Order: sequence, then C-alpha cells, then structure tokens
Amino acid sequence: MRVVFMGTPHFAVPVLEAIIDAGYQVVGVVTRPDRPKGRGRKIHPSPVKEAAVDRGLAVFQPPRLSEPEFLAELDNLLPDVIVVAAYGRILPPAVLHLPKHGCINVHASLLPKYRGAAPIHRAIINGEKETGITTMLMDEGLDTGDILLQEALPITDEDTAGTLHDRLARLGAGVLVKTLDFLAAGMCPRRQQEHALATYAPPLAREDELIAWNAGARAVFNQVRGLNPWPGAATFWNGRVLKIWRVEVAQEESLLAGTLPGQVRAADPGEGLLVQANPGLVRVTELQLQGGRRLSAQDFLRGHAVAVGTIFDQGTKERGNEERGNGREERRRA
RNA sequence: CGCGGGGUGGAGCAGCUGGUAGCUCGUCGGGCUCAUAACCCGAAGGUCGUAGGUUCAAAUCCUACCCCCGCAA
Repeated sequence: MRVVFMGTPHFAVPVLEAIIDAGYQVVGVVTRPDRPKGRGRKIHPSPVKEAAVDRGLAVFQPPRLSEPEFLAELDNLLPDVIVVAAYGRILPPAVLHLPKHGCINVHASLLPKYRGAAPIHRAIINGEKETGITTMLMDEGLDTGDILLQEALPITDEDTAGTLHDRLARLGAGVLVKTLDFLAAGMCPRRQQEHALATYAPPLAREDELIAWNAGARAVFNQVRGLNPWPGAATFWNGRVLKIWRVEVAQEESLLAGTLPGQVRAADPGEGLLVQANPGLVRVTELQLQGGRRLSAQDFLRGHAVAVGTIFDQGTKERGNEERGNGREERRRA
C-alpha cells in the first residue's frame, strides 16, 4: 500500500517509523511548516520533519491543506491511505476523500472519550485509571469517525504526562500498523462511536496550569503530574512564578482548620515542604522558581527562606510578561 | 536582533550605592545523649563563568564571549 503520513510533534514519530519498519511504502510526509520556536525564536522543523528527512522521505509543508497546488501534489502521490497522527489541523473534505481507503487517525484516548487536542494531559489531570489508543476512519468532525481498532492502557500513580505520552506513542504505533494490516487484507473491523458518551479534551490553557489548591490533595497531585514535563504546573510565591514539578499526597483528609488553601504548613528538612489543599496536605518534592533551575525541595529550602504560613496563590491577574519582575529592584525594596 | 532571570567553596543562596568573601546544608575531626535528618565545639574547602578595561583598590562599575533557566511557541 502506498501511504502518505501526516503528523507534527514527537507523538507522531514512532508511528511514522513503525509504518516504515512494517514495510509499507511511505510515499510522502506532510507536516506543519517550520516555525519560530524556543529561546531566540529561531525557525525549527517539526520532529516529524526531522525524522522524515533522516529517512530520506519526501516532505510537504503546505501553509494550508486546501490549497489547490498541495492537493494536486497529494493526488500525484496516489496514496491508498493517509495516516494522520497529531497533525495539528482539521483536514478538509478534499483530503479526507482523496485516498481509496480514506484517512486513518491515531488518537491517544479511548474514543468517544477525550476527543480533541489534549487527551493525554486531561486523562491524568482527571485522575483516570485507564486510557488507550483508538484508530479511526476520519470524517469531517473532530475525532468523530468510526472506530477501527482500540487498545487500553492502565494509568498508574507513577505516570506523568511524559511517561504516558511515550507509552501511548509506542502503543499507537503498534495499533496503527495492525490497522493497516487489517485494511490491506480487506478485513478491518469498524464501528460507529457512541456519540452520546463523548467527552472533550480541549487544548491546555493558561488557567489549566495554575494549581488549584482549593481542590483535594489527590486532585493537586493529578494536576501536577498531568502537566509534567510540559507545560508544568505553576503557582505564585511572593509574586514570582513557582513551577511545581512533583508532589506527593501527604494526607488525604486534613481540612483547612484555620489555614487557607495554598498555605505553607511546613518547610523544613524533616517534614519537607507541606502545602495545604482542600481537603488534604500535599508535599512538594521538586520545584523551580522563575529564572532558576529545577530543584529538589531540600535543595530549594537551603537557599530560599519559605516562611510557614506563606500562601501560594494565583498571582496577579497580569498576563503576558511573567518575567517582568526585576529581581534586583525587588530586593532593594525588600 | 522576541521578552526577562542567573552563573560566588560539594549543594542551594546572600553580598553587587567598589576597600579584609557570608548564610543554610553537606563533608572531616571531637563532644553530648537511651535515642534522633537533634544539639554543642572545631576544621578543611572559593583563581567570585571566561577574557579584557576603568581604579590606589572590583565578586561588586564598563565591554566582549561562553554556559544555565523562565516566558513565549
């Protein structure tokens, strides 16, 4: 089968490689245009482009999928099927209907749950015990196509968005290849989604990153690991952004009792850094102050005097330039 | 030229309106205790990122470069 692959981020790379390794003929790779990225805002290729170039594959980066020139090029490739893995754009009907077998999508959830852009993060943040991979025949809706294959994966307490992402990418690669095999043999199962049970996983927004200390310790734990290693859970300490990378549930139950959510209950080598949730107590074990590197709580406490009773809050409402704080001037004032 | 923070003994930080390098922890030695990630006493350990410059004198001011990090994507 002649396969055209569409994908952009790291998640898609193992899928692409698995298709090649399985012996399918990848006649073209479509990925989003190179964009300014990172410190210095230099132009960077997508991970999929790098992998494709490594393998000597033809790469296409159309600004818009509906452009006639691109559609013509795509048509020239004579794909039997298009495999889509986190491309990052909705496909127009002209693309969906172009290949004989249609467009197959690899999605990182057990559809119809967690349709949308951030299924991995949201599953952990919501405390799910299980997620998985779904391959589907794409239609014009957002992750609404008919389900082809589906495989579940347990989520453990040790998982972060990062570890789960990697496991799902590997699983997704396997499931996708299996789907292609079935398709090539003309015997792929297919069933409609139960649309009534659908839930959505919208892209992560700024407010998703701010730690909700007013939620239970378990919820804070889930939020923190669901945002690790990207984009990171944040709170504010003395008006400065404080990233919280890892926490443990120290107590499930303890109610506020004269304290406030986000209030520091202990900050010493013995107890560690204990913060009040509602209900419950959370022990922060890895964190990072803006401008500084990631530190264990022990190292952090050696150099930063965190007073018991201090409150980690949502910061000011100012958006945008988080780093506006000029450290030197702040110190002078203090 | 996207915005900004930072590079100081093993770790994390202070010192930066120029003039003997300091704190918490760790390490080593000793003491105390039934006991402690407890406490007490003492010690070792720093070319203050690199290279220049200003100055009687620079970790502290100026210039260039290297490295780390947050935002933003």
